[in-house]
Amino acid sequence: MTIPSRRYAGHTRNGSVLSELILRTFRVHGALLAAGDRLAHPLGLTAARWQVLGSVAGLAQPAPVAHVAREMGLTRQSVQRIADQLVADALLEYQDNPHHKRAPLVVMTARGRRVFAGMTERQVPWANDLARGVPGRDLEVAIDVLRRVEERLVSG
Amino acid sequence: MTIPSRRYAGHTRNGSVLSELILRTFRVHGALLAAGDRLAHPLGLTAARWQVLGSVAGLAQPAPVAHVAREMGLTRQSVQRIADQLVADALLEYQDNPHHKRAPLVVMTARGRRVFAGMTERQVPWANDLARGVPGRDLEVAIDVLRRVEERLVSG
DNA sequence: ACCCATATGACAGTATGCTGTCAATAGAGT
DNA sequence: ACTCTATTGACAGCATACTGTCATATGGGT
Repeated sequence: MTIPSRRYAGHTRNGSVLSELILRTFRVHGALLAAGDRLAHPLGLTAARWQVLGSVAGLAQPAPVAHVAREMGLTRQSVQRIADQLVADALLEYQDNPHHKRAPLVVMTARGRRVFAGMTERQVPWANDLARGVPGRDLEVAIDVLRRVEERLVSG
Repeated sequence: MTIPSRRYAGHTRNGSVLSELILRTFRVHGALLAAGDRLAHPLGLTAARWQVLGSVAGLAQPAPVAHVAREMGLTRQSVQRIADQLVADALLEYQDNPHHKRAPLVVMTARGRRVFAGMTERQVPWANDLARGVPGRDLEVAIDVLRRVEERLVSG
């Protein structure tokens, strides 16, 4: 299974390789989404709900939905929709925000913490297995490249 | 803008770093989609239509939609929908498949080739600029890591 | 010839993300 | 106090990809 090269006249060497990286990123994203859904399904979650739950779990302080969205690199609206569903499922709840009447703070419920802990139990061996044999240094390089690319995309 | 670490007890070092890579991949995917739409919009395309157009352009032989979908790592249905739109816009066309009555072959029209060439003209300097200053070796490593991850995800 | 697994397209429904727009809120500057 | 801007949530609409299901077509094995 190879990807068409996407190397056109005018591409620098780096520009050409970056174009390949882009196509690969799209494919991996799709595969990750599917894998995440498989992993989350037994606990009644989807990949998207799990991601939002995880972002809230990782908050140092309770924050409004828009803040969580920024952290995830998504729009307010997308995260709001998922957060509302998680609140309906009693995995998250909204708390009054003393600093802003219309922007309640999102926090985990006890049930949310339990479910998320269950997800983590499933994710840990899965991630360990997926990463086995890949040089840690290469993983670090890949993260760094993606971070740089994202930074340029968002700023420019 | 940092991402919560996602390093849990039980994660191997690699498993932990891989989890970071996953989150980063999601963010970059979103940023790439937005950038692709910006790039494609002046020529009346979306990122998705451009990708399908490019996949067809890269075919060694005319092929059915399902074949293009496999190549892209997407479902038949998703690509079928986009391909139908591109045919309606006269950028692609369906040819009778002598080997299968119900599975026509997708091919570029002259107009499709012109538009895709125009997209390439726009993409080349954009990609060169995005890749500038990133070590080519790091880009290669990132591609290789993602390819390995995708392979494991799809096969397992 | 027949049967069955596979491939393909068609159709319906769902999940996720986006943009655009509006009103309410908060905070900074005057 | 007043105004201006940024932030936030609410609501509507759209684009993209998914799953599930069906009918049709192909090709291999019997």
